[in-house]
Amino acid sequence: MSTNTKRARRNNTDPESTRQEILQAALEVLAKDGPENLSVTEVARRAGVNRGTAYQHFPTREDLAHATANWVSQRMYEEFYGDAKELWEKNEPYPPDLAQERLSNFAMNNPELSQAWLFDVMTTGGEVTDPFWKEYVHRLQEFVDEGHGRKDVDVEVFAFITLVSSLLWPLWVGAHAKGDKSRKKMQQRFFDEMMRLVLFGSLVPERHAELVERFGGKRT
Amino acid sequence: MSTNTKRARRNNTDPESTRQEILQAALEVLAKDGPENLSVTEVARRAGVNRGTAYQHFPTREDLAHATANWVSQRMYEEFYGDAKELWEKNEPYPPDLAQERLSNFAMNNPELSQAWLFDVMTTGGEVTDPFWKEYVHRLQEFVDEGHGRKDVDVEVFAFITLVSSLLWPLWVGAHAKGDKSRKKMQQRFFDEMMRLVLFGSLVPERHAELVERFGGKRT
DNA sequence: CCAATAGTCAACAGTGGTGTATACTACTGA
DNA sequence: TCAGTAGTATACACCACTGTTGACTATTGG
Repeated sequence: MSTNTKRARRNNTDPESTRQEILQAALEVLAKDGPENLSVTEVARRAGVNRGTAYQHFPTREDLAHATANWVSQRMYEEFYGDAKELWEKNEPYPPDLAQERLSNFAMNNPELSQAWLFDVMTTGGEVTDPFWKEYVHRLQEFVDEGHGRKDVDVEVFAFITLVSSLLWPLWVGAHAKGDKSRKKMQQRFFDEMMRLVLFGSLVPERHAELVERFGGKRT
Repeated sequence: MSTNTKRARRNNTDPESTRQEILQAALEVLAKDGPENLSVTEVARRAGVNRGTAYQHFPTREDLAHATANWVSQRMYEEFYGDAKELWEKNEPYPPDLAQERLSNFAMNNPELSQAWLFDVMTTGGEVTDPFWKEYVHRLQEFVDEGHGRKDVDVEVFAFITLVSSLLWPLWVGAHAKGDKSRKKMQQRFFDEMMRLVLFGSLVPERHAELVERFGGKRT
């Protein structure tokens, strides 16, 4: 064993780092079991932290659950929009391929975060005020208003479709995963198809004249 | 109390109906808590059935979980494709608006079923062999092959996008729901936007010539 | 060196789920 | 009428998680 003490001593001097480790573990448990089934015991185990320590940071199970949900929402926002501030300030539009690539990569690299966020925003009341969702819709609306997107797009619904499927795709692929290169290939396929879809749609218009008439005549 | 017996007698003669009630309750619990957290006690309570009865039908918790998952997949298939056999036999294509409307309605009317199915197919190994998923992809592939859809569609990815977002939309809306008519309106919005998307895409091609070049040059 | 801090460890009562077993009740068909 | 079936009621041993407490240990700043 490494030291004489039975457990490796933790960075004693930095309670914040311990807190982060607990939250990170809680996030993983959250993604695995859902918000209703978050267990302090399991979180502590996974964080490599004594259960008592977890209770020092978060007095009750509920406190931990709420803290984790907030943390998830915040990280979701920061990790996604953190380094995109410059673009906005220059008032340049976020190119759609970059946006989608960024979203795809993010989802692929943070499957638990994606799942936990979806879990939370789906089940626990929804929180239309979730900052990440609001920002996502807002940016998309601006993009459309500036003439890059079709004027007849229902931005909220469209945002939902792209966001949800992008976030869930890695989980779907992960569940059916064979190898690691296979997953990369799947990510590429998703990106290509999503770009293709938003550019051209999926139906052959000539074969569906009635539908074109019915759904194309609204605005623009 | 209504009778002298403390509990209302159940339809004694029909164990199958009891089994169905247990499975239905299990489905609801499954949708609420996820497959890993299905509790026999909770299911029995919800089904209005004695816990012992549940154990007579399903010897262990795992048996109940598996039986429910199978039942979900089967119901998913039947309720969705049950009365569409005639169309196929006449070799007529399923009109895309009807397909989407059917999918939307189904998801709206069976939110637990949708959620449980997604839960199951996402987490527990995935089961690419899920009959409903296979059929969904298969029909879509035929539709494209017959020239109704663009030849460059990645059918599996496209199927994923439409299916997942259609199934999750009612949950999203339900979480953020105000009234009942509001939910109907939201269903209409989703349907319209999805049809619009598959018909026309969401970007203005002239504004994205480079992307059109990049993603439009594959096939057809 | 000393006190405060951050964390470990062990124990405990309480709750709630699992799986099993046994005695009981009502309904059914032969 | 009587045996079999379907379900009820209850009790039990077992286990896991919750939340609390108290004693302990390593590290750090003054």
